[in-house]
Amino acid sequence: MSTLDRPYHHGDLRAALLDAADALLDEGGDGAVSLREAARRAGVSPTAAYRHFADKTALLAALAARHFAQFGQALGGRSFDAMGPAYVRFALERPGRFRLMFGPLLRAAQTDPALQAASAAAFQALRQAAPDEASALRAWAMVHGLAHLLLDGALPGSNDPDAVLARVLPG
Amino acid sequence: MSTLDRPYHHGDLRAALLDAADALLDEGGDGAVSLREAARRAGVSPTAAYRHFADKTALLAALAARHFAQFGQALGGRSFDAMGPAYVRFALERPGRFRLMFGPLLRAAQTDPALQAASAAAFQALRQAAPDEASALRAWAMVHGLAHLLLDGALPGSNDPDAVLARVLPG
DNA sequence: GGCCGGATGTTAGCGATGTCAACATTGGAT
DNA sequence: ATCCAATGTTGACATCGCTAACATCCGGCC
Repeated sequence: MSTLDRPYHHGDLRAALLDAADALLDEGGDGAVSLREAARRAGVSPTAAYRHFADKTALLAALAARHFAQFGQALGGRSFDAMGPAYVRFALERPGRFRLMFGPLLRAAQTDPALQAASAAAFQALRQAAPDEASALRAWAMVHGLAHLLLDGALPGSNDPDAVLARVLPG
Repeated sequence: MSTLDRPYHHGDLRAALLDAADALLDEGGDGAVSLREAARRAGVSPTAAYRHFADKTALLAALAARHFAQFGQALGGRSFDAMGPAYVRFALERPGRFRLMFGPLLRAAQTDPALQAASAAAFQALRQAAPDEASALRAWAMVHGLAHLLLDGALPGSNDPDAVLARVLPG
């Protein structure tokens, strides 16, 4: 007694779920991503996601991996000096993604090989552009911290990203 | 028909709820804090918290404010150079608190004056010890970023905090 | 071609959570 | 002593993650 107006099988539910979760992430941040809502947007029953992801964490890990790849690419072509601003800009433009990628999830999903590989690759891009490893680490830490502080509105006074960047970055 | 073996009124539910939430935070991180569980631990009905906090966010904001005060004090007495390691150590020892204090909440609860004041005070401690404002910002960003990266296990290779700190901080 | 098993979705339901509305109890000001 | 506002309670609703049991479909085998 199927009254479905669509094929029983979706075609590429996995990708559709990731896309839906992605939209939720950008709209409302980490907390706004729910399996059920993603399923709803994919036009599928609430539990269909479990055929493609072990649990919610796995879905989020897959999402983060996807973004790490894209993130690494965005950094890739640039000079060392241009990476910092690009890093911060990404965080401010896509806070949800940034928080997902660098958040408790990374630790929680440490067994996910795709995620680990993707995040390592992103660091590689930075490392290769830096003169030495200590500089790479310092720069990464500073830019990462700046991104978080700006994102959280933790900086007193001017929260204008460009102004803060100019004041902080050398050159 | 009251069968309560305790006074109907708690005495200081607000503080008790904060303490309970605090314990939850330290035990299981942000996600593990629930109003209902906090109420349970305070020995009170699930909705009693709403007499003291508008919603969950308000409870968390109050908690964060409390921690900011203590955090500012912990940084207060130190020299500029000693602040960095202290900052990172705090983050690693109390990841839940750290993530709560510097997280989406700060933005979500920007109207909470207590929270804003407390977080501003913490930056003041750092600012006063630094030679100038730009140095303060740079140092803060770097240490903050380092704390996050270590917390998330995002650093490739050695994640030993002391080793990383030694390699990154000047001196 | 027809069967048949694994992959993919579905329905039903459990326990937990945040929140609201309506009601109960209490302590303190008058 | 009385009454009110502060404080707690009960009951309920919608949502969520997740499991179990069942339905449907596609592709490979005879």
